[in-house]
Amino acid sequence: MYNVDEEGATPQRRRLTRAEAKARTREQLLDAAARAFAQKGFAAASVEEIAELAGYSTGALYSNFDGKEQLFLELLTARRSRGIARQAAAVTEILEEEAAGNEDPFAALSQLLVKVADRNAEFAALQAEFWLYAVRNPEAMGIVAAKLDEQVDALEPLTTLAVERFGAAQGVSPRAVTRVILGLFQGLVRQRRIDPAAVPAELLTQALRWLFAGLQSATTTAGPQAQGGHTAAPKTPDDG
Amino acid sequence: MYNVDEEGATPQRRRLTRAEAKARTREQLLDAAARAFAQKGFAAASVEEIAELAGYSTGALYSNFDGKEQLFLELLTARRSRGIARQAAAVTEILEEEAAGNEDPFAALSQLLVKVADRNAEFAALQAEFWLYAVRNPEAMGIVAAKLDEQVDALEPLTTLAVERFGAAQGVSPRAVTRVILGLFQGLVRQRRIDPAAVPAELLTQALRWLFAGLQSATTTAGPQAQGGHTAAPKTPDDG
DNA sequence: TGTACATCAGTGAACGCGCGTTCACTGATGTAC
DNA sequence: TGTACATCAGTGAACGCGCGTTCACTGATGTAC
Repeated sequence: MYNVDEEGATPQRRRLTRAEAKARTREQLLDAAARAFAQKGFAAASVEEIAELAGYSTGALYSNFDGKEQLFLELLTARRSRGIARQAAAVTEILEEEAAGNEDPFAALSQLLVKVADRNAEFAALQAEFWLYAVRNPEAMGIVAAKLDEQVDALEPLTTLAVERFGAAQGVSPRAVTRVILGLFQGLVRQRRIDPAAVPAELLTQALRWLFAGLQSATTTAGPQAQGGHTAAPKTPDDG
Repeated sequence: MYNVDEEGATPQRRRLTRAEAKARTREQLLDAAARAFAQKGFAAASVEEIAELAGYSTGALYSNFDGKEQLFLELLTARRSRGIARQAAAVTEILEEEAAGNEDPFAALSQLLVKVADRNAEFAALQAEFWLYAVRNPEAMGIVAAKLDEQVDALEPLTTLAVERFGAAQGVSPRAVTRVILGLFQGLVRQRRIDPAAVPAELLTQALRWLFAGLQSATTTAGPQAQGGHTAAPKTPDDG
């Protein structure tokens, strides 16, 4: 569309400047590293393999990164995961569909998330690698925690809306609900990858329904202030 | 206590027979391997390290196993995870406490599970290693799926009891609820390891309460037969 | 615009190290008489 | 019970291979005039 002059203000077409070319190489190496680490794991994936996957030699890798570990850490810190972007996209999509009002939002949301999770199988593996790295290298925990927070941030708007629409007890914090939903999905999606038949998409839908039904009716337990009180209800009157 | 004759029928004290000694070595190597694989990962843990951790040389390892990978697979197949045994113990403990009737079973269960999860940090790491191995080596998926089933089996009795006691809609399958609870806990415990402050034990308790409250009231959605129907309820009468 | 030099992104062979695996050996346990 | 031999669980040095990292080099891009 745009046909820029010789000194183009938008540096997208034409020859790349040296810095741009280097940045492009960096990105390609990061892409390749993400794939390789997901497919083989941090320790088992070799730098030669990564470089080759990106279409470069190992030297190019060392020209752009301090080494294998720093490459991994760059993936961990610098890169906003695509998965999160996709989740955000999923969120808005669901918001729209639900605004239309003619679909079951729980089924739509869970099936979309399952579809996304099934499609890019590598994402979950890479995330597991990150988790293991953090567990084994406590100095990196903060970074992984921040990444987790990003995911919660991405999902929280949807939770807030759902809570508003379907109702919830007074003391219920949307962020807490979001964390629970995220945990629930992460756990079930992992199970699903191992045994798809045992964890159908409907199970996630079902779980969401249970949860939101519970949010409405579980008002009895905790008031807006105290969180840890114990209930009196479960006592059965006369017991054998 | 027992002071057996020279030909003891119970081969526990005294000198070990050759086969017994070998079995003992095998177990020690498996223990060491579990620790090493959990702490460093399958690829990064070395056989020398494992052997040394068990108090043997690498030759002993190769005298008992075909190699590093077979050792890992042995861990995956033969060993009933201690974590499962602990979970089962936790289950019965909760059953008893709940039978006494003077405690909040949700809080007791979740706090106990969190305590167990926090204590043996290695278990979750090893499980993540297993999961990654299965994802990368599909021929091992069945084994990991079976291991997962074991965990569901161990938790199902408690779920069944809880469903009976707190009530649930007709179509609710205890096994489905168990899978959801397991997924929920696995997901949240993983989050908790990364960011303990963000995932307090009370959040798990809360999640359990929501879920069981939902099980009681979410009857409307699915009858005992159809599972995938879409609800009419969420429509708000007049909307801006 | 054209030429001469400087820069530096990427090459790829080389290095050394740590790993998984092997194997000749050892000495304690098992067996035969 | 005692002796002579067989077995075999565990040893530890040795091997070769693949890995992460280095570095002298190349040729395309950038700069100065």
